[in-house]
This record gives sequence, structure tokens and C-alpha cells, in this order.
Amino acid sequence: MRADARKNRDHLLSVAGTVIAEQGVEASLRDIARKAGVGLATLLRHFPTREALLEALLHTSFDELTARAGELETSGSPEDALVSWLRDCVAWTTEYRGVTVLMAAAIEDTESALHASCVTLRAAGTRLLTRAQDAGTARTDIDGTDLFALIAALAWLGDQPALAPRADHLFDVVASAILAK
Amino acid sequence: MRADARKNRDHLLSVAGTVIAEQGVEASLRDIARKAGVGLATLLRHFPTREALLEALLHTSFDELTARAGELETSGSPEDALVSWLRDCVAWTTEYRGVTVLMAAAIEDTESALHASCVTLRAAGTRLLTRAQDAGTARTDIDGTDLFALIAALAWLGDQPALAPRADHLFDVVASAILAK
DNA sequence: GAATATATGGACCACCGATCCGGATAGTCA
DNA sequence: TGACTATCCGGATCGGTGGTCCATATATTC
Repeated sequence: MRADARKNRDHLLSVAGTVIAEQGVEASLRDIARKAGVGLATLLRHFPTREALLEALLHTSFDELTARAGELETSGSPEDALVSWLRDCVAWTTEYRGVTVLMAAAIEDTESALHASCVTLRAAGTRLLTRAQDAGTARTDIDGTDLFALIAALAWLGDQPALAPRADHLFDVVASAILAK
Repeated sequence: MRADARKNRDHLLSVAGTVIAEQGVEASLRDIARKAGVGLATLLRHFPTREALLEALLHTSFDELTARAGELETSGSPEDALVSWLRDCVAWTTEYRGVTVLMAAAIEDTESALHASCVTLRAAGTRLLTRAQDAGTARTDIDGTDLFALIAALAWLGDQPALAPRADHLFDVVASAILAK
């Protein structure tokens, strides 16, 4: 990649992070390009789709959540580890308003730029869930995909301004359901 | 209202029902107008916002759900009545892809055309919930707003193609959490 | 310094919801 | 019946969206 292209790419990523943190994942791409002092075509060349841009922006966050799951796998009680990680996942999405819809679409869409990250995340959750199930502290009739869906649903609640005040409480309600044997 | 206006209004509503059933609540208004053989301006004059159109389209459904809650209030066990009604609510939303987002926004937005219907729905749910709580068969740390949020979240799951296959199962998981004392 | 490969962004396109306003028409009254 | 008016209609237009094309500018190589 040419030096000027690299610079544009990095700058775009930085500006996109700011704008998306302010306006959510549905922020206008043209607006991001404008704020970066660049044409829309340039943004779209570096990141052909909104998903591609978000993937570049979020994949370190995904890695952190996966790494956190790894740590928790060998520490504390299986049920505390599971719930703690779920809480981290839901809390993280609040930083990126609207991201849950994209993640829900990406988990089964192998073409999506976010697909790999979502699958990795689901696998990390599955390991924590299985450990708790083996320990007899999580219900055995759900799997990693169910867990992913529940995280997405709770994160979605936090995304809806009118329902967000209840999100934390409802997290506890759902968590209690997961931990019921 | 003039006879021609009434005819256009009714026809628009009929066409909108078909198109929205096919494409979800985010269907293009211009497309609906075109299929009705009418200008976009005409549609927007009869229904100034998308919410207004949906309210006109859905309010009989809302009434039916509210009436159903009324019936259930005096029949069967309180917990069966509650769960049965919740299932009806979630099942109903599958007919109108994407409606949950609008409902979540409308419940706290007194300006929304859907606001009144949502509030009525929440009140109906609250009555069923309270009855179950009084009977000691539903957890007492949730209220009607929590219930509304849980319905919305489950309905949202059913709206996401990748997660929909799990929606029924996760309904049971969440229902079990509500019925836990 | 010239040649070449690559990156750029303005000018488009089709679509969206929204608004304006001149023309068509239904309902009314003489 | 005929004319008048209040109402309704929809094409044209506006600013916005994501997406594409291509002449121009520039970094890199020789």
C-alpha cells in the first residue's frame, strides 16, 4: 500500500471511531468521509461496506472480549466466570449503538466482514457455558448460539433509549434463567 | 372527508398491509404509494409519518391482543394466562417484521402515533403479571415495563433471520425466568 | 527527470422521505 | 342544470443516503 493511502486509511479509521461513538453504527458514511477531509469514494475504496469499516474498527475489541473469556476459563467459579463475561459483552456493545443488529446478521452470513469475529466470540462463550454446564451450574438445554442470541437481545435492549433503564435488571433476570439447572 | 379521499385512504391501507407483510415495516413509502396507483404526497397526506400509517394498520391487532388479555384474566391459572398471552404477543410481531423497534421507541414517546396502543398493551400485560405475582407464581421484582421490554427483546430475536430459529426456545427460557418465584 | 502504477475525489446515479403548488374534482348552493 | 368553492391530487423539486466512474494528481520506480 502506498504511503498516502496508508495515512488516509488510518485517519479515516480514527475519525470513524469518533463519529460512530457519537452517532452509532448507522452514521452517514459520507459524513465520516467529510469529517476526515476525504471523498466518499476514498472511504468506500478502503472499506467497501459498512461492515468492513466496523470490522476494522471493532476487531481489537472482539479480541479483547475473546481474551477475557480465555482468562475467565481458568479462574473463579464457572458460573461467575460465565455471568461476568456475559456482562462484559453486553456492556461493550453500549459503546457502539446499533452494533447488535449487524452482529446478529453477521453470525450466519459468511460473506460479512464481521462474520469471523462473531463466530470467534460465540466459540469463546460456548467454552464458558460448557464449563458451567459440566459443573452443573448452568441449564443444559442451551448452547453457544442460544447464548449469543441472548447477549444480542440484551444488548439490543440497552440500545433502545426507552428500554435501556431496565437493561441491567433484565440482564439479571435472564442470567438467573441461564444459571437455573 | 370527501368520498374520493376516503377511497384512496382505504385502498392505501389495504396495499400497505400487503407490502408491509412482504417487506417489513421499513418498506419504501414511495413503493406503497406507487403500488396503490397514487402519488407519494397523497400517502403522506393521509398518514403524515410511517408510525401513523402503521398505527392505522395495526390498531385492530393491538385491540385484539388487549381483548385477549382481558379474556385470560379470568380463565385458567394466572401463570398459564400470562405465558399464553406473552406467546401471543411475540407470535403476533412475526407478522410485522421490524415493528418491535418502533414499539420500543413509541412506549416512551408521547408524540408517536403508536404510543397510546403500546401503553394500552403494557397495561394489559401488567394486569396479567400482577395476577400471577399475587398468586405467587411469578417473580415479584419485575413490572409491566420489564415485561414489555422482554416481549420486545424476544420479538426482536424472532425478527433476526439468523437468530429466529432459537426464538421459540429462548422464549421458554425467559418465560421460566419470569415464573421463577 | 521521465515513466508508470496507484490513489484520489468530484460528478454522477438511483433511491429515500418530505414539501410545494398548480391543476383536477367532488360537494354545494343558486 | 350550471357554477362556484373547498378539498384533494400528484408531478416536480429538495436535501439526504450508499454506490460507481473516470480524469486528474501523485508516490514510487527506473
